[in-house]
Amino acid sequence: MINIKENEHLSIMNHSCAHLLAQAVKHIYPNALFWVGPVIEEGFYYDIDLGDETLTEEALEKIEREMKKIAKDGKRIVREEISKADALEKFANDPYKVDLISRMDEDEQVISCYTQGDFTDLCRGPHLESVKELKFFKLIKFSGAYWKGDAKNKMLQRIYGVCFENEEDLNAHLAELEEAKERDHRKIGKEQELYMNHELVGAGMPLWLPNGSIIRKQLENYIYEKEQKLGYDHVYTPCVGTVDLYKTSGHWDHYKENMFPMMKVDEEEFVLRPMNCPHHMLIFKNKMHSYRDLPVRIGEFATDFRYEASGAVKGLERVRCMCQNDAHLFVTPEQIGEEFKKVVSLILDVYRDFGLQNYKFRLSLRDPEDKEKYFDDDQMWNEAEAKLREVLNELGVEYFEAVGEAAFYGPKLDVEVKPAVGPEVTLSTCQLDFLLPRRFELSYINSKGEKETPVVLHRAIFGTFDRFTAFIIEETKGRFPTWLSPVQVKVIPVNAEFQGDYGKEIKDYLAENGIRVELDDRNEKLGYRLREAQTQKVPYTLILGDAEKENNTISYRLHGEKDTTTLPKEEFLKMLKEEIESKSLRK
RNA sequence: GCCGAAAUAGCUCAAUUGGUAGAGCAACUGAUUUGUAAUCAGUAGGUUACGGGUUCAAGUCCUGUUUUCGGCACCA
Repeated sequence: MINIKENEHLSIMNHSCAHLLAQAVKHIYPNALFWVGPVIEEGFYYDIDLGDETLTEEALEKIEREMKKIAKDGKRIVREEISKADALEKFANDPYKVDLISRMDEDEQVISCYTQGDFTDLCRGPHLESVKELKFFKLIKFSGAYWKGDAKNKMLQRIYGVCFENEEDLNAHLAELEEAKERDHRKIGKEQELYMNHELVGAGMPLWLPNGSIIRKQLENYIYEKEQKLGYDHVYTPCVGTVDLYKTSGHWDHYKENMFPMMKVDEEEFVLRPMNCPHHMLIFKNKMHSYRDLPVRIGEFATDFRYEASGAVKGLERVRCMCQNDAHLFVTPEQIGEEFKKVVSLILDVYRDFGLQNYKFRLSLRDPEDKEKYFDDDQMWNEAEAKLREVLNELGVEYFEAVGEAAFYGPKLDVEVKPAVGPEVTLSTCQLDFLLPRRFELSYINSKGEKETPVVLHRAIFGTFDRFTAFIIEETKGRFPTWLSPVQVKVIPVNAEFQGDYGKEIKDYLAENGIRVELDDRNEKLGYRLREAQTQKVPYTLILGDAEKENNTISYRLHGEKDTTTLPKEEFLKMLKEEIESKSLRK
């Protein structure tokens, strides 16, 4: 997908198109007031106050027609510079413009306006020469959006659109949007029976169906093995904790709003846990630790519950019940860098195994101005942030910094990915924590025989199994590598009557050797059964006729390919097993 | 949570201004016995998400709830 914001000409074009949109809206809704209309990666939008009016699909079409009309008329776009005082006077009746102008820098005394025909908008520019250059655009969608992005403010109407230089690019873009819907994990999840939801179970509470459960189990086994080799100790802990546990950790004060409400049993107060840190802190505290034991790495596939806003839940990506691929690493201050490095290396290793390339590392730092949101210890923050940067540079990892995105208790490194539909989400995370060990009064004995407080690294490589599965579905478009495929082999005898027994024999042979195999000996034509195997995206389809039966061979066809290969069954099994064990990616 | 939209058979969708809820696929039964993406015929399948209201009459209009979708906000 073309990133419009990064292409200078397209960027200018889309910005001018945003103005064209505003002009058209003004023609149809004379009382409309305009906030801002920036260019974004996928095009542009404009935030508009329409008073009591609400938009509809029809209104959007009408606006688009009006835009075409204005563009065809072909007025020039004229820049004019006026003083701040003049601007305030000119836009005196527009509270949004007054707000914008009055918040501009003191030294910015000249303000630019752009006029096209009967419409003038405050704007830094630059713009196209004329609106007649705008020919290939489309309004995509509309929605509400809070003024200044603050939920305490009034909600404006936001219209999204996109503009290109020619029809081909526009059509290609629209086709890509359609294609994205096709690989949406919610669509594939339903088609391939990976998971379901039910309103009686509740929003954001997915039920993993047998097919999805196979994938999840494979992911669990995969990461468990990796973590074992890296010295992690896996544990099981309860999904509930007392309120006091979360008061001790501090989550009760900072996170209560996002937890399911407290439940009272007799006189005790419990909550469903939203994270596992407190439990793992107590496991660390269960015995004395020497500096020689550290790092201690406690891992768990832990089910957590978070009361996500109703408007936020989405498929397997944003849920209220999730399973974290969680671990807490207890380290000495000196070990922070080395251990952080190991985590980042593990992330890179895993992403390589899955062939993932479209992700970004985000180093989330505190906003030093915001004393409310962040644990107050300047030295701790500065040292920790410097340490993380140092390791990332050492590893040569590309990353960007996000001020104000850190957790309350420390800086973190997140991996951001873009789902088929919707904004970016965090997959992997590694967070530094100086606070929780203190709150739980954790200690280890250092080399001088003194008690010292360890530092904790929270980390989740897959993030949650739910979200990672969603992402893998979209990355593979439902064509999972063989090791993850719910069904790895489909056996189809040409004729059930003549080769049915042979089909059963082959199926049993593969199943006994640990292959996930299904036999389709229904009384249907070969083409019909083959088609179904293809639409289900089964990696290997075996076709067994008289020739195969006589020679004790199998003929296989790879998903998406037309030709078949004939092999003795032992050779096929050997090949398949190698592919599965090496976790090969699909070509 | 907020601004909008939507919910009809297992799935994908129809159903003029309010006037007998249909189709394709899937399922089931039978015929057909198949060599690389859909064989034919028949059968069954619904309190139109759930509650309340308006009306002679509601899938359709009003209203509450739930869920879903597009965004926004949130994401210790």
